[in-house]
Amino acid sequence: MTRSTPRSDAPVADAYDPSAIETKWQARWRERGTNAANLASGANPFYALMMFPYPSAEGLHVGNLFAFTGNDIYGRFQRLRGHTVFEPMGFDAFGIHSENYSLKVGEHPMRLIPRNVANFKRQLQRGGLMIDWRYAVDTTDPAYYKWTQWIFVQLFKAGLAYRRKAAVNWCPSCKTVLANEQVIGGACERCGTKVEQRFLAQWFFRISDYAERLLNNLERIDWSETTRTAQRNWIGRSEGAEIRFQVRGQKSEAGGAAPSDVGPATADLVVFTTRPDTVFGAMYMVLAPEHPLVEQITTPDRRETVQAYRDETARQDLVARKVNKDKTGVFTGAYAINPATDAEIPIWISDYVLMDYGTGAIMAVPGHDERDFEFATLFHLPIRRVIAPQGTPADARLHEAFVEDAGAHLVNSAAFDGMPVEEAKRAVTDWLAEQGSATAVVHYRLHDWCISRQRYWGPPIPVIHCDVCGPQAVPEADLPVILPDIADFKPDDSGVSPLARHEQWYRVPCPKCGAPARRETDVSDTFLDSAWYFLRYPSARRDDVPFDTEMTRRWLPVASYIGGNEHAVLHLMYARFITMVLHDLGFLEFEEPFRKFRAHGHIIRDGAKMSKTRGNIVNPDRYFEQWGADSFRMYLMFLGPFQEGGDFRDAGISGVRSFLNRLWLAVEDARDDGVPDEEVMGKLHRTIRKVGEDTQRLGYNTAIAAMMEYMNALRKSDRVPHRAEVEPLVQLVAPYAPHIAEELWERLGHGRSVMDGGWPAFDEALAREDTVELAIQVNGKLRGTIHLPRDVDQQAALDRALAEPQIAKFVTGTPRKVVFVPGRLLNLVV
RNA sequence: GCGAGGGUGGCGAAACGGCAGACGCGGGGGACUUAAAAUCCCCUCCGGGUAACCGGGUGCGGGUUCGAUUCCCGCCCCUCGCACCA
Repeated sequence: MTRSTPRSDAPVADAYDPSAIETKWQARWRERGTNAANLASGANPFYALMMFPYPSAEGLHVGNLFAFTGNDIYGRFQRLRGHTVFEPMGFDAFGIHSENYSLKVGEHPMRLIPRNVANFKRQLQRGGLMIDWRYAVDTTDPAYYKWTQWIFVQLFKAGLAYRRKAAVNWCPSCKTVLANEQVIGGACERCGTKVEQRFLAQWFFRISDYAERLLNNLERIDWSETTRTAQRNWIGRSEGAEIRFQVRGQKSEAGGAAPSDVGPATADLVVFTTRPDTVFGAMYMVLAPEHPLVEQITTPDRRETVQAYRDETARQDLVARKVNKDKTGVFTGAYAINPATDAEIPIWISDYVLMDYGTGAIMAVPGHDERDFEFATLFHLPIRRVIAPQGTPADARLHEAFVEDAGAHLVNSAAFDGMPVEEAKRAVTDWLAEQGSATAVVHYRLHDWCISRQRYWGPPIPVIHCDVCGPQAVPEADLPVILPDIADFKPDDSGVSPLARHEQWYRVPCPKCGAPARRETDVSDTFLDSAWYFLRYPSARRDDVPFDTEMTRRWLPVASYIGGNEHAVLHLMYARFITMVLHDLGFLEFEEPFRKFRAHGHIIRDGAKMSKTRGNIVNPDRYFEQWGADSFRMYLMFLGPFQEGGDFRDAGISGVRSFLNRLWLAVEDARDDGVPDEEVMGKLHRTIRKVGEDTQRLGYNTAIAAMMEYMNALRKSDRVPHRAEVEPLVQLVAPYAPHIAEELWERLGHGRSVMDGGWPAFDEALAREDTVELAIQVNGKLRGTIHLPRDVDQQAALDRALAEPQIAKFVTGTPRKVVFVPGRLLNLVV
């Protein structure tokens, strides 16, 4: 194409001016409701959901925009393919981030958040996202959290919410409870003070009751494999056995040897193990320091030492206890009886045994567990081999724990000697079970979900505590429990929420008996807000129900969910759990909320995730300004694979910009008369196919490359392009660069939005190439290429190849073997 | 330690087991211009050769195959999760 010398008789094309056309089209979309989906009756519904953002004061950064653009392209593509696409947006605005920021700048979150939200909305609109703003949600809006509280009430009524004491991280300097993420290396992330443990009564949801279903359903949902794996690991299913050990001199359930007077409860120690086959090697026992039986079994002479160790452990924060360090522990003075060997084995306590996994107690098998081996070596406890690989003598000394089980068998294990490990796991359990000392069980790593936050900026937990009736759910008619607008929302050293300082707020009558009672003053976890927002969007304009039955049936489960993999376990697990519960309670017809989930990659900067603390946040505003939203969107998608992300640099943005510029010129130049070029049309249809396939699998970078390639081909043909050669390209570009696509579509004479013009039809016949370029190899080495008719057979290809001197010179005599891949290559083995 | 994902030109990256490096950036040369910008054209993995061409090349070492960036085995390195889970 001879663009450098425009024909003098052609009208001078006005140049591509992104800022002018983007302003124009964003206004048009608003006026004409282009982005508004007909939720009630639109055909072929497609719910394109994106994880909603936390509206930070810094505004949207390019990492957010990268993710949102990826979702927008997918949503727009589905719309062009004939779906009614619903692409909503909302704000996850409650939580500790907002609260801490408010404390820092000294402005109340109720004033701060709306400003941040407005800024986000401005930026999202500037980015050209196809958001239907009529259905926006804000988790801090009482009209929203009314239903968050309603969900709590449903769980409470169903017995799935309960209260118990649990450890929290406490910063003695900030006088506040910290989330685990706020504890860095055992110290408070803000002031650096060493964090302590405190025990507070908190609300929990029984998510562990759903562990098996949450695990099994993973098999049948279309999610990124990495996300499913993360969930599987988080649920952490372990099959094993609980084994009961009697304590010498203590009353026992199994032995029945206890005195008849009113003694202490039985002091049998129950352990969980995944290796019941190693019970003959259990040489000692270890309890978590907090284990309730420690006090009862400790002998008088050891009491002081044991208490000192327990006190020291309690002073440590939850995070410090979990880092690898040298083993510590003390002997309780008590002995247990190994039910397999009848041997008396010492009982120790150590912080390497965790109270919140299994039963908080273990049988230590130093020969076959690395931690137990390390502990036994340190405290000079006996180590015995009970598992040996083929060919190893039973008395071979262990220099480290032998933990492999494949191909190994039992030794020093009485009647079980010689039995393979896998078989022995069951056989030993059965044998112990007959004596009443073991049960086969399954344990999960997944813990119940603690939803209490001793903070201000969240929805109050809708409970009223009555001394007579106990905790009562706030009646549904009284919801929402409004979060009061108080000035002193800073946490103090009372260990309870700032709301507990507001008597006029928390003093209420008991909803059951009318006696003076007290509101719960904790607020709920932000993750509860986000565990159901996708249910709310389609019904966001209804204030009488959390989600409308008809709308929900039409739009859910979500057709496509895109978000960051940092939410692979928490948010995505909680959302599945809440959906499952609402299904069980009869509110929803489905139990899995997201049909399809894809994790997007992350835009990093200088090798690190963008964050304010690192000071590497890139604000998209100046790129919108300088290059236009279309170029910037396309550039972000061109950086690398959407599901992998990449390092942000602005080098290279000029490449996509000049592509759009060329597209603009090609459309301006296009002629209506004459016929399109056959070869160009072939290339066009191959491009239509590739862009469609790539966009469908979120392969945006290669889809863009294909469009560029087509543009290059168009220019190479060195003619004024025909309208039929460029018009479909405008449609292919539309999901990626919607503003320029709208403008060009209009200039091509269309009255309606390009978003309603459909996806260009793909014609297989046109796409097919008549000749193919066949690679000719000799012994696997490329020696030349020849052009041949598409359907050439092996013999003809061989004859043609051997007729080429460049190829023939490498072939001496008759080839021993010929490999022919039609349309691709011919390999001669000589 | 466990799990997942990666390692390909100067850079971002492509490649149903079949021509490695598409597409883009950067770089070099040229056209247009009084000049610059913009735009356009050509070249650009490494080594050798004026050239046609030859040889080498996808983290390292093996294997399968007519043929391996791709599949298998064993290592090394990076990123991200989880991390004393019994």
